[in-house]
Amino acid sequence: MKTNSQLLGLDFYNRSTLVVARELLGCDIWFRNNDILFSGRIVETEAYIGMDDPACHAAVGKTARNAVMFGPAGISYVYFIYGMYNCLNVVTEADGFPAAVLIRAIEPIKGVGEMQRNRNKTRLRDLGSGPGKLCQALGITREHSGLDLSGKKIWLTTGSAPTNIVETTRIGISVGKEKPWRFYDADSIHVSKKDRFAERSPDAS
DNA sequence: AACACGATCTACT
DNA sequence: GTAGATCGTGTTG
Repeated sequence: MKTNSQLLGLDFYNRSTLVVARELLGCDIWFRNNDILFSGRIVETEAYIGMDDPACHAAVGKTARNAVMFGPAGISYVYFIYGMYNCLNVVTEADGFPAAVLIRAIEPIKGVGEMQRNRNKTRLRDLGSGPGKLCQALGITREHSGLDLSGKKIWLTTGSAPTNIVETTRIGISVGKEKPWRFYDADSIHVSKKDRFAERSPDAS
């Protein structure tokens, strides 16, 4: 039983996005919605870094949609995609530098019954094994973008760091595919997509 | 005002 | 492995 988890604050998020993306693995995300308390262990992340990263939403410059990425770290950035899904990010780096970490997968911990209802799925591995899935499971939408991540609606805490972390390329994008900016817990069954080749050659890139 | 496409997921072959 | 769903967003006219 864990008794010493700590709230992640500005000092955690206000750093290199790659470091934050890696260190978020194993941390727990908490979300309170309509009196239901959800939590899950983060097992997969991706980094999106600055206007020079073609896959980053900030590559087109500052707009109404991506504005929170340009602000201070430790804020949620939720965007709507493919006409159906929401994806949750945490903003990183200094105020003025647009970057964020996409939370791509969680292992459900608390509020599992409600997640099953929201997803209309029963198997645990179908609840949080993808960025769209986990937002649907928890009920996260664009209305939850721009929130302080140390608030009482949504917050993150330290957890149990993975033993085996895989670093590989991001998925679901058409540009910036070469950057090894996806991280996941190799021992988790909740990762959206495993890269067996990267798991065999840890320092190949 | 109209268009093309996207940091996805599901169902089906 | 691939098509289809479905609509906000940025871009172009």
